[in-house]
Amino acid sequence: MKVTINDVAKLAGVSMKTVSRVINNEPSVRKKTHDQVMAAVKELNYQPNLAARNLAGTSSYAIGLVYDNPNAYYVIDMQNGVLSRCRQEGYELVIHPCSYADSDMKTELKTMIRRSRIAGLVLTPPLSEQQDLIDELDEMNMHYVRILSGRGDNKDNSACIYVNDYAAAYEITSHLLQLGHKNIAFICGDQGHKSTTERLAGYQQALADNQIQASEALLFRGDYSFESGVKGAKELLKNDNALGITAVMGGNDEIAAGALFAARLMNIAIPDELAITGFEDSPFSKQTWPKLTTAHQNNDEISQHAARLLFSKTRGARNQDKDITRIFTPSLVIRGSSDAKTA
Amino acid sequence: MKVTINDVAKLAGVSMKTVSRVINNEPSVRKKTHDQVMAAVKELNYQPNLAARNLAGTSSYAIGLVYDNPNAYYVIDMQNGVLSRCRQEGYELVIHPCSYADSDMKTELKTMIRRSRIAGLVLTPPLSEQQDLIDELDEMNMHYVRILSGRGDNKDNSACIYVNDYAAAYEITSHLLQLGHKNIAFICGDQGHKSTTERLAGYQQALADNQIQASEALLFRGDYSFESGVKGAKELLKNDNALGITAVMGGNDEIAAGALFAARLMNIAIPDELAITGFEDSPFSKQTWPKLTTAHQNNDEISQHAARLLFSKTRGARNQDKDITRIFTPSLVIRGSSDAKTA
DNA sequence: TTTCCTAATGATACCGGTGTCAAGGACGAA
DNA sequence: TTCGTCCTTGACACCGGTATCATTAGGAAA
Repeated sequence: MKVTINDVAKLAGVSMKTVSRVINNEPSVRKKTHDQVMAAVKELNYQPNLAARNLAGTSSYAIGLVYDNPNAYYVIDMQNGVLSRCRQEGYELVIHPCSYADSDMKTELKTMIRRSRIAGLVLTPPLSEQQDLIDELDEMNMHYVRILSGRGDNKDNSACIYVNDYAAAYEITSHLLQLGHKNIAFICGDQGHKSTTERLAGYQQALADNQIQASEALLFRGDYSFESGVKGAKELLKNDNALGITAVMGGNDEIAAGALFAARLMNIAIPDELAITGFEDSPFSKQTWPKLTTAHQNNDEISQHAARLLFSKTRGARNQDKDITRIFTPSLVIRGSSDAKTA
Repeated sequence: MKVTINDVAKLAGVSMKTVSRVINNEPSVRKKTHDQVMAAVKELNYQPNLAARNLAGTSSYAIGLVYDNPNAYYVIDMQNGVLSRCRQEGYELVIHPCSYADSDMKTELKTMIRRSRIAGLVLTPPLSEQQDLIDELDEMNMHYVRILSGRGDNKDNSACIYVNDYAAAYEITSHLLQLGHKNIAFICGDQGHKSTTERLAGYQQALADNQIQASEALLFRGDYSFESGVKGAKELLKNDNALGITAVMGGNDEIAAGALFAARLMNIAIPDELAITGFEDSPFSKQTWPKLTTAHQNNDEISQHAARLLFSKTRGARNQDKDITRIFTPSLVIRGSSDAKTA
């Protein structure tokens, strides 16, 4: 039933240590021996026991994915990307949803790391921005890779993967400007989040580059929720749109969907009377009416890259230093909520 | 840094085996000893090493969650529910997304079970309905708990948790009938899925109980997607609604959202000219316009129950046989897509 | 108090790998 | 051929727990 390293060793006519060498790709194994062992592995369909490896080895074969993100689509994307690399490399994935607001979140995380002998962590936003968490991990000498909103602006040389929300917001804003919009409002996501700051900054810079004065009145500071989008749009467009707003940018797709909802309540035609845009290209952004113009980020590639980077760290990197950061820029997806021609 | 069972034993002044007994709640440990050990555990903040336990023990401390479901919300709910029980019981969760259509899916699953020494599996629909998979697991003598659409109709006495889609569909249909609808169409989900059959059956029974002849013309057989909802609604309502349909039930919320979308395209007012209902109460069903009437299923409770049931099996059940099945019935949630008063 | 039985505890092998270090073998140089 | 060196390989301890079985201690009965 279950095949151990000894079975393989016996069949291949070598010692178990040699089998161990082969499956770990260690050097100084003669090719002939290597082939014999591999043949035996294949014949017996041998799978190394993870528990044994984790117990015996200095480093473990498990990494953790930590998130505190209400967006199910995003989380699933991250999981699947990381998981696919894990399967390739023979690692196990331990998922760790948590709540940063929770007082004992860090204790929980430590417990999980100890119990499962975690070799490294992939941290997703907004958790990846919490400096106190990072400090703690550094103190524990824990490997980690962060996925962050930003432009490669991190001072330390830790492993980061950036999502350039700034550039994407700039692009969305430019798109609206090109359509002739001048009075563009923005509904922000959670105040604490880096993505909020970045997206806002991109929006403001695009306005500035087009000689348009950004106005605080056109800003609604909410959070990344549908309800916030509804509330923000109602507020911004109140008094029969006294501010003369012709476009609303949502901090993410939820917000945009909320704004769409509010516009519907107020009998405002989209996109004719008002353009609305989102961010992230969640699946439901194609299911609204009209479909949402948004920025698409390649979560699968991002998460796979994160995992790869982490593996190179845990395995004791040699010359991977150069590849330590990378910036992904979400790309503009134009749909009917901003441009009637694409509806 | 890392605390082992020996450290605890030394501090408590007992042998490591006694510590092992205490943390596993084995009988025949004197209360005084028990307290001493627990004190030491607490003082050192001891965490048993999972890898060691898995390696040494006969049963392991890891269970798997297997799913082939495109609905991110559903999957996350399942994960979180199972995970919360796992944390309580000191188990590890190995997630296993897969694709049943994939030819080597079963091999992959087996590999994962062997590698991670999985003690048991939680199977979610539609995977949980695949008899060949079940047979294979039985053959391997693997513990599992299935979450299934059904009414407790399983012949064998394996552990099942049923979601009574039949009753829920019956309730939705009754709701529409009460509102005066007589010509109610139904857009089915994937043909292969049990939930499709069950929901359809509930719908048909409700019609029959109200002396309404179910008509094949009012049925659209699609799949559980937004696009299918769009297509189904267009087909059913074609020729200026020649069939005189006044309500459309969607097999799930995606389909309903698609139907909503199509109605919008055709300039049909919801719910005044046409009522639409969904199924599952996904988060986005509150974000459509109007909000969707649907059936809410308590996924958190379902998944937690599944995990609990599985643990009782893997631990070598004594008298848990009675608790082996349980039926959850989703509850009707009335919103604006069927009833203008609630908009 | 002694005897006996059972409950409580400990000694030790073992799970399936990895790490260390020493031994064996191949091969070029002397 | 002989030696030295480096490349291959294997023996064995060990990771941190659990399982088994022997041993000890405690309490009831004699």
